[in-house]
Amino acid sequence: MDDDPRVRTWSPVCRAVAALLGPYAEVVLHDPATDRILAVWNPMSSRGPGDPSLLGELDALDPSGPDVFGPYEKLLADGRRLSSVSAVLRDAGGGASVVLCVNLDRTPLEQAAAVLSAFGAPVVPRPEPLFEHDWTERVQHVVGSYVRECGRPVERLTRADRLAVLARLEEAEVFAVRRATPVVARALRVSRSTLYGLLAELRAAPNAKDHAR
Amino acid sequence: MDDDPRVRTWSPVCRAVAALLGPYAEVVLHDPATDRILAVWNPMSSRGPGDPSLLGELDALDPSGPDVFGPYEKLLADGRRLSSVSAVLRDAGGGASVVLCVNLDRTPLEQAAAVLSAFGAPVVPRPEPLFEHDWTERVQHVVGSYVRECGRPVERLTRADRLAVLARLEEAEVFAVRRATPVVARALRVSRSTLYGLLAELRAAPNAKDHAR
DNA sequence: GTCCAACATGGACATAGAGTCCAGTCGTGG
DNA sequence: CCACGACTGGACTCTATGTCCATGTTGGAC
Repeated sequence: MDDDPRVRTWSPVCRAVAALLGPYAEVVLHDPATDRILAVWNPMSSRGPGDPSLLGELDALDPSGPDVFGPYEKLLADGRRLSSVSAVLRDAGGGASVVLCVNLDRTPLEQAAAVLSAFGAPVVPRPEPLFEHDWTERVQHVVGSYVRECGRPVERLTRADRLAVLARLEEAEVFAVRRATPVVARALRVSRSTLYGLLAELRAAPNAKDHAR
Repeated sequence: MDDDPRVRTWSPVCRAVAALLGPYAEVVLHDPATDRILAVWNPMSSRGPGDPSLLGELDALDPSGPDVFGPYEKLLADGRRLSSVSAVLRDAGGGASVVLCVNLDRTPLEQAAAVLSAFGAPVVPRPEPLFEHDWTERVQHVVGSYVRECGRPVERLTRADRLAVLARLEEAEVFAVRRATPVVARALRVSRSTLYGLLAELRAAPNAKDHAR
């Protein structure tokens, strides 16, 4: 696919952005027609040319719509947080040609920020980060962002997907809240029984990440 | 006061620290005997030699006590946040000679940290300020600070006092957490029954009494 | 298409935690 | 000494939490 004329057209921009943003930014060119990846610079996820794009939600073909999206947040499987920006690049006729995505890994920045703001700071300060009260929205948000990550609606999540979501929710200690289980079950579109089954599996093998069948 | 022999003794250290920590650190030498300032390097507040020290709380004269305090947080009048460390410097005989305070202005660090972590970040982020998991310490903290406010130990709190504390805990939605009630009861040194009694009274007339928050 | 295994589901069940109630106790003030 | 209000332990009820199982459902192999 490297000989795609659109790649030749846009690759200088992509190389420039990838070079400017250093080793922590991934640049991806998508083909909105086939919904597949055309090319990747600085790959961070293991995706490559030809893989599905999974960005069905941005309606790139509407010439009257906005052409820059984001920045919005993505979560990688290993927990890294990304800031993503997407741009619809058009050909001379105004039709959508390709979609450019820049994914910036924010973890190094955040680590640096943590170092800075921890410098010389009191060891036990933490004065008033009040209690979490809208945990129910939080649940929706965790589920929602996972859905956006893998591009499938809640109903079509696989068992492994649900396990991953549950891992995040448990990490966030959502289940320490009273009456949390029914809410989570409803958010995952799963019965209470299934929820407990998944939770049991999760707690039995907390670090068994891959469930090969 | 510049000719005080103690200033001559310690001033190299102070100059070194002031030079190392750049323009944002103030170094102050106090005389614990007169409770006045001996000398200041990089003054940030408008205090100078001879002004009162205002650090009565650290018991510098106890040779068996600790000799380094902090870092703890101070607030300047203009809102800048400082991290302060104090050290009791002793003479050859082990008696307290001077008290050294280093005040580091954290605002530039925090601004830098904010810049870093805002770089390329989503505009409406609120990503993962995870759930509160040490809510049990939080309970202790609420109770503790109330006790300090009114100067009575936990056991001698009046009924109204306990109602006030409970109001704060309910405000913080502590009771939305599983198994919170026994913890609160223990922290308030009250039986489970009494706790529920107080809670009932509180919920029946939430605004009946005004307690400073 | 059938068969099979893995999974999801609802409901029955068991248990723990959340609240309520009350009779007895304690300390204080009259 | 008594009356009173508040605290207590414990019995009790009810709801939420988890577990278990018999029964559907799905999706892939053949």
